[in-house]
Order: sequence, then structure tokens, then C-alpha cells
Amino acid sequence: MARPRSFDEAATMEKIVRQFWARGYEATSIRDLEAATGLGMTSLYNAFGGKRQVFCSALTYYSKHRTQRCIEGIERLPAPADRIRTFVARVIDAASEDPDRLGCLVINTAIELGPHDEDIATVVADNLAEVEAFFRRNYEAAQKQGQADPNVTPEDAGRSFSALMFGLRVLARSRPERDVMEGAARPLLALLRYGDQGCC
Amino acid sequence: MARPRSFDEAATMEKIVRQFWARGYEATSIRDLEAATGLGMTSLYNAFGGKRQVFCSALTYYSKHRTQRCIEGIERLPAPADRIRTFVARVIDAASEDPDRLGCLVINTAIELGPHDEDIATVVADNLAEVEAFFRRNYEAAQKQGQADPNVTPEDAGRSFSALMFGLRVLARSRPERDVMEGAARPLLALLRYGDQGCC
DNA sequence: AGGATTTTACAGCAGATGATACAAAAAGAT
DNA sequence: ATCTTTTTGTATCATCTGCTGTAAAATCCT
Repeated sequence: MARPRSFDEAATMEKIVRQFWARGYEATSIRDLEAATGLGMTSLYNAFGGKRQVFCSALTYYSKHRTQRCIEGIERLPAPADRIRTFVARVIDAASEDPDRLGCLVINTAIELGPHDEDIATVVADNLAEVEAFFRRNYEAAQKQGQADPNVTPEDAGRSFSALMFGLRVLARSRPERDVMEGAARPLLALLRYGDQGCC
Repeated sequence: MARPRSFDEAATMEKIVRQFWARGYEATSIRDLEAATGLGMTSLYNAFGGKRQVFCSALTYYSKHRTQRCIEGIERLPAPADRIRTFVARVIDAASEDPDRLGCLVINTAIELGPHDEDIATVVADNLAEVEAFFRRNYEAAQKQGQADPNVTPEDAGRSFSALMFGLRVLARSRPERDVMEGAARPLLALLRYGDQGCC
């Protein structure tokens, strides 16, 4: 009968995610991961594999537990226009309140490793595609309710809201000021008030 | 009388910029810089200083020769709305045509080092502020000519177009497809056709 | 008690890292 | 020719890096 693990995998993975999220892949050494988790290198290797493998696991974990969970929660809201507003507001809130300027692990990774590592680029691309799909389908649904500007195609809306989110993530790392980010979001969010204006 | 330099500083700096631009700070070693420039470590140290110093110089050089020069050139166009369109188009063109997915050194650096290195964060912030100011003043000028939606303040426009650019830079690293990026830009660029629609 | 299995601790490896020290080289002046 | 100054080349340093090997530890079963 084997010796039991002395740590909880999910809790440890959260710490690993946090470390990579703050510093990125290259600037994080195995010893940084030891310090962040309180575990020895051998334990980390046994449970998660080598550095690149543990990074891939962390990225996938983040993608599932942060991005997808967030989207699932938001899609419980009944109104699609509210879903879009809420997602944007969540990102602005997170950035404004984070002294560590973490931003988003996926976006950070897209920049750091995306052009050079195919496997990681695939995880990144899947995550970004989910974000875009969220905006696309909720914009389309909002249009059907007369709550979104009909001059913008759902495809363009998905892409432009996604690009806005990416831009907000860059601001989260560089200038996480609420008024700046809200100002950045306002013109696109104005597309969602379209039906409220009783136009021409 | 001292031995003369065997290399041209500006040409070498271009190569250094290119290396850091492609791989970032942490993943670039001094030996990578040696290989990229064809110079020995001692020559690099004498001319540019240690790794972090040479990176700061590269970032500043990029900021001046890439961002500022680009903006200066674009502002020779007479129509402010065209300036905005052109800047966006330039970024989309560059990303669509770059097999190396370089993106933008400033944005890459904002993500990689921004939260952790104050001096570098300052160079980044200055550059991002120039981009925002470009959009802000040209949006305002376009409004005065009746070429931009008057419901959007120049401040919000500056911020939202900046955020769009940042988002496009993220796409440049992860998914540099022209139609995706043009779709992302289309709703904001539509603000510039406002006067053309002969609205209500 | 011993046996079996997995986990953890510890020591160490080969190579990489940013940087330094020192000698040789390049150039103009005397 | 020598002198002076800066640059380049080369060897090396101390430390760090991701990773491996091995022994001790933890657990249940017989």
C-alpha cells in the first residue's frame, strides 16, 4: 500500500496557477513553484510532470475554472444584453481591485508563448474562441430582443467585444484604472442600449 | 587614440529590438543577443550595458522609431478620420503579413514586465498614453468636421480605440487573421462614418 | 515482524545564465 | 619606434536552471 499524498492537488494547482499568472512561464523557476506551493521538487514532478507540462496543466485548469466557470455563471442571467455588460464589468472590477495586476493568464500566455509553442497556442486559441462565441451568441440574442444595434453583425460584435476584453487585459497589467477601462468599454456597450433610445 | 567600433550602433540596436520583440526579455539570453547581432558579449556590454539596460534601451528605441514615427507619418494625412482609419489599418496589415507574429514590443512588455519593473512600466505607460492621445485628438478633430459620432466623448473614443489596438496586438500574437481583426475594428470605425450617413 | 507500493526528502548533475577580468587588437599622435 | 585609449576576444566565475537518482518515509496488508 502506497504512501498517501501530503497535499491536495486542486489547492496546489491553484497556487501554481497564481505563480505563473503573476510572473509568466520563463520568469518562473521550479524553485519559485516550490516556494509557492510549499512542496519539494520531487513531489511536484511526480504529481504534475516537468515545468512545461505543469504549465500546460495550469493553463488548462485556469481556462476551465476561471474563464468557462465565469461564462457559465454569467449565462444564468436572463437578458443577453445584461450578460455582455456583466462580463465586461467583471473584467473591469477584477482589474481595478487587483494590486498584483495579474490580468488574465490566457492573454499573458498568448503574448509570451503563443507564437512559439503550438500546444500552448492551441489551449489559448480555444479559450479565446469561447470568449468570442459568448459575445457573438449573446449579441445575436440581444438583437432579436431589439436590445442591440442591428447594423453590427453578430460576428463583428463577437470580435470587437473580444478585442475590447483583450485590450482591457492589457490595461489590467499596465494601467488598471477603472475610469480608463470604463471609458474604453463605453462606445461598444452603447451598442447594447440601442433599443432603449427609441431612435429616429 | 582609441580603437574604433566595429559595428553601427543603430543597425545593431535594430537587431536587438527584433530579438526582444520576438521572444521577450526573460526568454532572451545574452548569448541569443550575441547570435542575433554577431557581436561578442564584451562589445554588447561596452556599448549598451547589461541585459536589463540594453532591454530598456531597446524598448525606448522601439517607442521612438516605431510608434512615434508611425504616428508622425500618419498625422500628415489631412483628414483626422482618415488618420484613425489608417493607424488601425496599419496595425492590421502588419499583423496579417507577419509570419513571426511579433505583435508590438510595448504591448508584449506591458504584459511580461509591466507589473514588476517600474522603470520599464514608465516607458510602456508613456507609449500607451501617446497612442491614446493620438486617437483622442483626431477623434475630436473629426467630430468638429462632422465626421465622427458626437455621442462619444473624445476621451472615451481615445480609450476605446486604444483598447482596440491593444486587442489587435493580442490577436497579432495569437490569431493574426485579417478578417477577424477587421471585424473587430468595424464597429468602432463605424463611428467615423457618422457624418456620411445623413442621419436623423 | 516483513513485504509492497507510492511519496517525499535530499544530494547532486550537466548545462545555462548574466557578468567580470585580462590580454590582445586597432587606431591616431608623437 | 612608443604611447595612449577604447574595443574586441577569450577564459572564467558564481549562481541558477530543469531535471535525475537514491534512500527514507508513510501506509496498508499479511
